[in-house]
Amino acid sequence: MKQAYHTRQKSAVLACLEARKNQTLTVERVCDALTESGEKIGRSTVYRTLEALCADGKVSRYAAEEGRSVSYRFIGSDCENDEHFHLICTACGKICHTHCHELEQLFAHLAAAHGFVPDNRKTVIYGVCEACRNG
Amino acid sequence: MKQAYHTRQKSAVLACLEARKNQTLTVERVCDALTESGEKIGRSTVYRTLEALCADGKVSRYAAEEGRSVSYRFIGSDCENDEHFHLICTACGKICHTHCHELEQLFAHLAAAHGFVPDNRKTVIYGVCEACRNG
DNA sequence: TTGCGTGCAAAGGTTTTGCATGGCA
DNA sequence: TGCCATGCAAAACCTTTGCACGCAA
Repeated sequence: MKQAYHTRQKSAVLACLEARKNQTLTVERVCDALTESGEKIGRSTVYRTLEALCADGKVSRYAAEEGRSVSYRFIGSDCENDEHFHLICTACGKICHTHCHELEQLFAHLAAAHGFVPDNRKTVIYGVCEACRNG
Repeated sequence: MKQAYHTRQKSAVLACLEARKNQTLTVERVCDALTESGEKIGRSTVYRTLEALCADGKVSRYAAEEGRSVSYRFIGSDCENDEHFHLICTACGKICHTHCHELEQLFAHLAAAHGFVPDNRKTVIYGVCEACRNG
């Protein structure tokens, strides 16, 4: 689907995700947030808009680990070519964005030695963060 | 749920996954495979059995990247405490199991320097494999 | 015999689709 | 004005649950 027209709904959905750039949001949460902002947008429009934003590369889509619904997250244009990695804590769900030289090295190693070119946009490392281990 | 009794259905589901140990299978595919083998097993039983196998650690569960259904994959008992990592090719869907010293080092680094203890059972590195890049 | 396991059908939740109407360019 | 976008409702899916019967131990 091509984003031909510019509409209130599209702006609102994108703004909603951008305002929460460090979170992954389910469609449910997006709708709730829009309602709270006073925007009344049909659920199917939200689905269609998110899919379109995904195709445009403005948003990325995540299959939820627990539960059944899909989540979306904003991708800032400044992050587009940014080499950073995502760590997700399986205890608290927090996402850390990490610039880690060792990770870059590892990815280079996988490409060179294993012939496997990793995609740091899709790859997520799951584990337990410091706060959760201590608390 | 505890696996108290031993039944034809449980054996069949486990055998089906074991025969395809390098693939992730949706419930749909498991049912199809069982039907092909002449096994007639109710869908809810397949769901319940897969969940039970998951709880038992015999199978692991994956949120599907594309599509909306969950997938399952056999875990051999020999892999149970095995330190290996999963690379998934986003082009062909193949899973490679890798014993990579660099990856182990990276995980140790994340624990030591970032306070984040990764879980190699849940972590999957996405990218494109050699065959898909060349073909 | 006991009580877990199974299968059917129904319920529950999420996502997609059809269609008439609305609104951008 | 021409078409894409929207919203509603319905359909399509996927998964879970309730319940009566079957079967392993």
